[in-house]
Amino acid sequence: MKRRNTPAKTAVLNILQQAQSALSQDSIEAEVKGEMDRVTVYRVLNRFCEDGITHRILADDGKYYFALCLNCNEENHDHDHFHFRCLGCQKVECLKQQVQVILPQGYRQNAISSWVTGYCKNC
Amino acid sequence: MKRRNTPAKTAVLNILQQAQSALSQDSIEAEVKGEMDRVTVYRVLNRFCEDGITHRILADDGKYYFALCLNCNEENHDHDHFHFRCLGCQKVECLKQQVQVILPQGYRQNAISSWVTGYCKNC
DNA sequence: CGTATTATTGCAACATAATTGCATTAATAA
DNA sequence: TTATTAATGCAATTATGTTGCAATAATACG
Repeated sequence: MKRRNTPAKTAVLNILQQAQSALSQDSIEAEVKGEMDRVTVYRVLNRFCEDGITHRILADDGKYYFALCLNCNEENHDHDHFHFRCLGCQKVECLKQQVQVILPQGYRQNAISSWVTGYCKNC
Repeated sequence: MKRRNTPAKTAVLNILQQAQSALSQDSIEAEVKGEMDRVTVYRVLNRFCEDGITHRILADDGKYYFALCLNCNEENHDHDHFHFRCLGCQKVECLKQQVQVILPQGYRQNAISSWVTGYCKNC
């Protein structure tokens, strides 16, 4: 299943590149209003994830946010840092700080999802 | 708006007390099948939250989980610990470890939501 | 360039989690 | 015992995301 370059794909990729932060489907949809269907945005984003171009993270508001992969290698997406979601400007960003958790005996760790909500320095 | 004691309220409270872990609406609903409506479960749980009887935490599976408040005081719910969700038995539990995060300059912290998924010692 | 292949799209429908409106029921106070 | 109104059941709605399918269009190839 070879990928094809389409206006929809290009438009969404541009938005992600200019954002420099994680975006939800609905905020992307707002920017491409009229250009493409709601479902297409979801499908383009999910394909980016399959291709290792983006992360997909479920935020503490119950929505998925998508961000370009920067420090990820092909198979290992780097998620073990804190995420910050601003209640003012709605921006989501990755914090430098790694999450460090020690599980009880016999527990095995699969994934980590750590969110801090509040107000960023501009809000 | 004074609260009333109803069979629904009592049943849900009993389930939460026996569980000693956080439960999702659907798992509670499964236990009271036929006794009450789906919506009633939601409403009973939300009222518990309003009254400071339970926490409501959005897990990294996108669903809300409810747990009795233990170390919370009236106004300050204690949420700043890690939560563990077992992919085997679906149980959600609060870990002892507190989440410690240092935000960048000028950022204000409002809430924390930290999840670890994996397998517990029984799974 | 013209044509064939099939990835991509749009639209409608569906899935799931949770909430809301409203008439009815029932817990509490008098 | 009755009045008040919180709580309930049911249907409908909202919100987020996915799936089926026919139509469209990006790419490869002669």
